[in-house]
Amino acid sequence: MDNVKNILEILQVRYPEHLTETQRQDPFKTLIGCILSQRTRDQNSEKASMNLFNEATTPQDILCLSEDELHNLIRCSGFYRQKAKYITGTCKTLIDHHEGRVPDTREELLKLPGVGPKTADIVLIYAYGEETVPVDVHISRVTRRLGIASTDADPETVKKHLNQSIPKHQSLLYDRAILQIGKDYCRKAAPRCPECPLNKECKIVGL
DNA sequence: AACTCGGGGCA
DNA sequence: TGCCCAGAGTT
Repeated sequence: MDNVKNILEILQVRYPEHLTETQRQDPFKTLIGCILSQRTRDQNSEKASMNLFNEATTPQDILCLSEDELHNLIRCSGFYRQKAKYITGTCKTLIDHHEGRVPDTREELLKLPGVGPKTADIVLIYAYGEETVPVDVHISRVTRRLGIASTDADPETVKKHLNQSIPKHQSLLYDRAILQIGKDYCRKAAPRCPECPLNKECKIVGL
C-alpha cells in the first residue's frame, strides 16, 4: 500500500495524459459505450460507439432502430447480438423506471440488463465522479503483481485495498493509468517487466 | 463453477 | 491459422 504514492509519481511522468482528464462524460453514452466495450478491444468498441451515437444519442432513438440496424451498427464490437439485447433492455428500463435518465446509484445500475459490477463502477466514476475503482482483469492482475492485494484476492477485496490506497479525488486517474500499465507492460501473457515503469515497485518482476 | 457469446488484431 | 480481448447472464 505504501508503494502506491511512488506509483503515482511514476505514472505522472509516464502517463501525463491520463492524469489531466477532469471532465465528466455524458452518463448515457458512458453506459452504452461501456456495454459495448465488454470483452472487446478499445478500437473496436470505440468504432461501434461512434457508429451507434452517430445514428442515436438517446434511449428513444435507439429503440427506434430495427434489430438489423442495431446489429450492423455495433457488429464490430463482438458479442453484438447479446449486447444489442442488453442495450435495448437497458433503454426500455431507463424509459419505464428512470424517466429516460441513467440512475446514479449502484443498486439501480445493477438492475439494468448487461450492467454488472464493473460497468456500474465505470458509470459511477466517469459520469458521476464517485470515488470508487472499477476492478477488471487488468486492474486485478496489476494490483496482485504489485503486491497491493494478495494473489488469491477476490474482486471485492482488490477494490477495498485500492480504495484504501488511492488518494482521494484521484481514483479515475489511477484507474486509467494502472489499466494502461496493464495493457502496455503488465500483460497477462508475456509481460514486459524490463521496460515497465513500475518494475522497481513490483514484487514479482520477471515472473 | 462452467458455459456462452464473437468480430477483429496480432504473432 | 491460433490465440486472446476494461464481462455479464444463464444453468
